[in-house]
Amino acid sequence: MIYIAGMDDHTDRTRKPRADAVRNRELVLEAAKVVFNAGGPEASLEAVAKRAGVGIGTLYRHFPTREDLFEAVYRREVEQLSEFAEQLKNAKDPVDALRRWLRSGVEFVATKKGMVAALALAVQSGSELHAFSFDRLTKATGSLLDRAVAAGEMRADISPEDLLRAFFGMCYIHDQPGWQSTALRLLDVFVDGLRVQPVAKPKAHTTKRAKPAAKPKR
Amino acid sequence: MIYIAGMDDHTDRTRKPRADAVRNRELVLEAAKVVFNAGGPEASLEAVAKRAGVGIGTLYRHFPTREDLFEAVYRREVEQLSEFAEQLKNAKDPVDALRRWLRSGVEFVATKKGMVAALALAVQSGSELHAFSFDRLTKATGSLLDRAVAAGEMRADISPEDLLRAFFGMCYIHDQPGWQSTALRLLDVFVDGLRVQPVAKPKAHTTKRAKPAAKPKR
DNA sequence: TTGTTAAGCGGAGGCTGCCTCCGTATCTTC
DNA sequence: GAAGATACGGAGGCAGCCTCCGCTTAACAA
Repeated sequence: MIYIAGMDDHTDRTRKPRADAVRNRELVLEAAKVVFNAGGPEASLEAVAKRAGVGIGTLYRHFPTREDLFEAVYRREVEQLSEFAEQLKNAKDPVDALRRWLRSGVEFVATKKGMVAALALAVQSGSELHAFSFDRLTKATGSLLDRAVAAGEMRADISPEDLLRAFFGMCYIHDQPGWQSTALRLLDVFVDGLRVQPVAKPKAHTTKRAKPAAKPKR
Repeated sequence: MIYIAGMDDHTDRTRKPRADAVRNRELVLEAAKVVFNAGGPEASLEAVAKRAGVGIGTLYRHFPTREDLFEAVYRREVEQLSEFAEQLKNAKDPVDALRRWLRSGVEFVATKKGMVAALALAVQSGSELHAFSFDRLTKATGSLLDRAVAAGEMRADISPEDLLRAFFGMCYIHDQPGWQSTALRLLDVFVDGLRVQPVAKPKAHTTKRAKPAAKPKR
């Protein structure tokens, strides 16, 4: 078989992916979304496979680990969330923009029961697979945070990662009756804390600030 | 059998608990502490039983659920933590006292790998069993918080429960390389946010404050 | 079309952990 | 020492995880 230069349709001489494989992947994803949103992140993978109408083996071939499946299911949602940040970049008040973004995050979490676990995955432990979500969210947060810092309204020693973790932490209590209002309240406090303090504090706090959050190598 | 008033040794006419039962309970607790601290809260209960040198049935009789065991294991630690709060009540600067308490909490979590799960249990979901830990911690937090509020240094619309949840949330990312410094930084920001803002904000934020955290009925 | 072959399918089966149940052993009490 | 209450332990049933491999099917070439 001769490779024809310039033939850029599918640049590599690889077989087209099988139609059934593509279809099944989609079926699994759809089923997983339903099952995870209903039963939480602990839900049985066999249940997902059954709902999708595929064998358990098929599920595992497409998504070798539970986390893979998770990431795939919530990728779209994460993307949505970061797009909202994009929009907010044009808001007048940068602090308010950040605040609003965080608040919208709470709402997001509220509607998707599995979302917290997805965020956990994105924010937590430096495994490989969650890279996408983590990057997206970090960038989204960063763009809002940076603006506020540049405007001189916020302290500069909190990294986007830090903020993300704080956000996540505050949403983590998401299976209590009134968790939403709690989370919103806590986030407000946090954002207030992020503001550059208008006057010197009465007592200089010597709790030494950590050096500006070392960016994770990546 | 005649009940003798004033005989206050064991006030009720019940059998003395069996010696082996008492011993086994202790063995299980000790084993659980080791296993949980090493393997995290997911660790196998059968492993605990094996380590304790008792049958799995014995373990379950003493601690019908995993949570029961958890609570028992970390009860002492929780107590210690709240005692520290007690000491701090005499500190001069109430804001600083609170800050220090939270920070010490981070250290605590750092040394006990299972501690976060224990806190989660205490802070999360209103099941029955965690009442003790939750109460202890709420009171500890409350006493410090109240003092700061009374001194006019902190806003009054955050309940001890809220604060506890925030603390927990920030510790939740406890399996990352640098999580400790992150958590400390985040807590500092949060405490700053809690302070009564010295001057009116440049732009009145209309994000309406939730009504002063309704105390959970209990 | 048809044949070839890589890719994908599915579920049996091995494994681990959860939890219950009950015959047996041990301790307390008298 | 005997009786009776209490606790012990682990077999066994169940569920979920994940792997492995014989069978099926879609893509491609001719």
